[in-house]
Amino acid sequence: MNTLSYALLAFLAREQSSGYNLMLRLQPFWPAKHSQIYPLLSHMESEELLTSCWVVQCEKPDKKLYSITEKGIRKLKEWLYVPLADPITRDELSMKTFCMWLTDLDNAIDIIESRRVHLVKKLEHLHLKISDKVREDLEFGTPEFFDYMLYQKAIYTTTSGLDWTNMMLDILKEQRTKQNLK
Amino acid sequence: MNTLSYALLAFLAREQSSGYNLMLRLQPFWPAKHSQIYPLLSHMESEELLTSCWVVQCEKPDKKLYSITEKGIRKLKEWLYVPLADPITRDELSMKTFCMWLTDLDNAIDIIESRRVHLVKKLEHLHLKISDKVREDLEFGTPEFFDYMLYQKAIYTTTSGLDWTNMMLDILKEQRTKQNLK
DNA sequence: TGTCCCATGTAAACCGTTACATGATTGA
DNA sequence: TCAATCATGTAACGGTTTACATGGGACA
Repeated sequence: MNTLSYALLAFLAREQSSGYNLMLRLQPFWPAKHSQIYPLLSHMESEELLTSCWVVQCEKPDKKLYSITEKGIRKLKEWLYVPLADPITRDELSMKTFCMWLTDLDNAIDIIESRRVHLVKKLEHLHLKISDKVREDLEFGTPEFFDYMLYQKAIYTTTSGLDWTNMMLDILKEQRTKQNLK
Repeated sequence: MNTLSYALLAFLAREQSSGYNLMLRLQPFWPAKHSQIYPLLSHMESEELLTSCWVVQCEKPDKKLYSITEKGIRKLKEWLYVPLADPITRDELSMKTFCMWLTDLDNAIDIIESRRVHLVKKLEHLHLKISDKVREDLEFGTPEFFDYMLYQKAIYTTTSGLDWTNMMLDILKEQRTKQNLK
């Protein structure tokens, strides 16, 4: 059982869902392609952690709805007592910043600016999402409460990333002004 | 050419280095095991991006020192004009938070607390590292300047992670107090 | 007519970790 | 004596991405 399997259990513990929908909802937390998810789901079904049934839809293709079993819920609860693994982040921007001394100021600014744009969009999206959540007044211990806290987590990291790019851009642009004066 | 290859070029553009040393220095930015790095380095040598020579050391095993070639530097500079990829983070903590409503308060607190400990240690380490750097007064555009900015990047993200765990712990512990009063 | 979204699946290639294999030196 | 650090490499396995494959409905 890898983390992705537990991620699937985690979503299915809340409500039954199709592989396609799981793939979409998983992206912010544990990015995975459908080609990874579909075989995993059928494997988990063979392990009796899940059950499935086909649902016919009108104006949309048929879908296979997965539900979590008692055994699946037990597995998921056990996992919550397994020591937490460290997070893994791989960011090309760190490596590009590391060799930024090899390129020109304009390119350096373009690189950081492209990340800034990405983070601004992400933050806007998160603020939209969280404003939906606040209305349903949050009761501690409900799934929605933890959804809200996860949006906060994403907002914290995105904001700190944005702060860094803004600091970098200030320094780089100031430097460009100095250069142009010469 | 994958990102790891460029990461190796990025380090070797600053100074010649052994595979072992590259592996160690790479960890904070692009974690990789020696078993991934050694074959990559020899492949990159066959592509004439690197050259190598054996160095005999006293009281330590022999090492193979790699140096970047002109072609390697050209490749690295070209990479700095390729559009930046989005960062990828996979954090079990997000998934565990997502299904925290399934477990007890004490366990929830333990989970967040274990991440807090990890982040506090990381932050201490970063502050130590950065205090070394500040002394050599930083001149813009030098490799050391970008080193300093990368430490800042790490400090920003670690601090925001820590802020989130502290907020979570405040809420969870307050809730535990309420529960105990009943 | 072409593109996007829904929806499922497989196959191949690539990336990353764990395990196997060796061996000297330093310090607890 | 045992563990850690330095140092290099290969083999097997598992995780992830890209490409192949199909097909209907919505929308411009």
